[in-house]
Amino acid sequence: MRERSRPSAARAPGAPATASLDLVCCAAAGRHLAVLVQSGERASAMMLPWTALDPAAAMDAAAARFARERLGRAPVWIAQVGASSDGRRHPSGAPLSVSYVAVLPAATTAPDGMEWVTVADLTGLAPRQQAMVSAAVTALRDRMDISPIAFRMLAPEFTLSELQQVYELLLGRRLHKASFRRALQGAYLVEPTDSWRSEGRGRPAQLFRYAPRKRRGVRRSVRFELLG
Amino acid sequence: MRERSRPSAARAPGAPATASLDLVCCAAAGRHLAVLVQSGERASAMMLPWTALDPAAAMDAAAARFARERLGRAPVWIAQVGASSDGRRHPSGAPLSVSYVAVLPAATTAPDGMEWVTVADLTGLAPRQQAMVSAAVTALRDRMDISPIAFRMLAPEFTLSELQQVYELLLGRRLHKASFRRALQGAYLVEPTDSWRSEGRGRPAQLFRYAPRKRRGVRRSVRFELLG
DNA sequence: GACTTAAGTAGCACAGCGATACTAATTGCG
DNA sequence: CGCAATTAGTATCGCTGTGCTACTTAAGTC
Repeated sequence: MRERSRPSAARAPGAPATASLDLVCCAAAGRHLAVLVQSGERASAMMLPWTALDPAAAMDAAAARFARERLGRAPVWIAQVGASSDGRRHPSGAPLSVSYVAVLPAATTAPDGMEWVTVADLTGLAPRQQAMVSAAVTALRDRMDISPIAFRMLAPEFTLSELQQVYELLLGRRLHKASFRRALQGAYLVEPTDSWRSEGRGRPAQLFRYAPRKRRGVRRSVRFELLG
Repeated sequence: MRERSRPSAARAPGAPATASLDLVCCAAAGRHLAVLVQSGERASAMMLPWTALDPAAAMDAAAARFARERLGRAPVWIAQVGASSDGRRHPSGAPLSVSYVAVLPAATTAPDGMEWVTVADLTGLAPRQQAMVSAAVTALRDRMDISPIAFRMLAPEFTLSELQQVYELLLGRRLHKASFRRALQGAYLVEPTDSWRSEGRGRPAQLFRYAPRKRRGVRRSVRFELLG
């Protein structure tokens, strides 16, 4: 719990914003998930990239545009996380914020003035932005089953070990190699390329690309396991 | 596509709201899902219950309070769906809306001035509210695996056939009786009561109540089935 | 009493998944 | 070169979960 006065309640660019649009940009960094942050008004203070929300514009498109602007490239996936208000402070001074989660491939370099920080190492964010990061990570985990988020976190050509590592990172749990590959093959989601990559020591790994071929009748079944 | 002038852009109670808080109240109605709507300013126009959003207050608490007010009782479950803006019209005239989905038990009677309408029969809503309903139903489907939403849609004591019917309604798919019960027993989520209910003809059904007893280590595994 | 309706159970076959154990291809080192 | 270490990828076994058919049980209806 850090005590600090709030001299900068109205720091919005131009007019004080009534609502902010915040971005949680995520990428895999080794075995951990990293988020893109920029320096705040104080050197030690970090913050998520944000802008004033124009309520007249289409929000999803505005978020995508803002992401492309700040990153210098379009994210490979983006989705709204939700709205937050309550008493928690936000750098903009805006009482209301809408946050989006964006995904970038693993090796993306941070734009000037920004850096990748592992979620575990993330401190010093304004309370509302800290909550956004938690919600964004949860949203990633919840949606990786229906959107190819894990595949997008890699380069277009990747090894199955890399893909498994991303899944382990998102699920927060180790997976079995054989089972993982069997399930993946059964889903007809990837196709092998002719390339192999030698990663230093060990046998070279074959490269695959994401190429879903099966749109079989998806039958959602009952899941009681996670209840209680 | 209905053409109508918009003479009532500032219809908010008190001051014109900058943002609205909308409620999608859901309940099971037979084999279909119903939503609570109220009459708009015109007799034929329906609308979801909404209020001006107070950005200073905690939003989740405000939504719960508003729901309790309008319904005369607290919903059994409530969660935020998301924020929407863009060009789509909203009865409040507010450029920005945050919507919540609330769940009520099946036999709940509609408060004065409101009525239950099956989602399929839902027409005449403002475009933004129509989108909210779709998003709310999707949110219910997405979260029923981790929150006991289906159980909350029933009275505290229910038969397994009723529970199965709610699952079928939410999943949009018929389930097998024996498999459903086996999975349910395996999850240790319900306990039998001593009561039986005779529903006209046929053998009486035993009543159960929701009483989760197992908090075993939840192991999320890989799911490729819904990708592509 | 025979027929209908709905609740609840039993058993079978198969698919999915975790684990152990194996083979294959490369680097590093003596 | 020869061998250990390391990583990729495969084979097989057994258990569990699930879809299915078929059955029993208990009520109402005629």
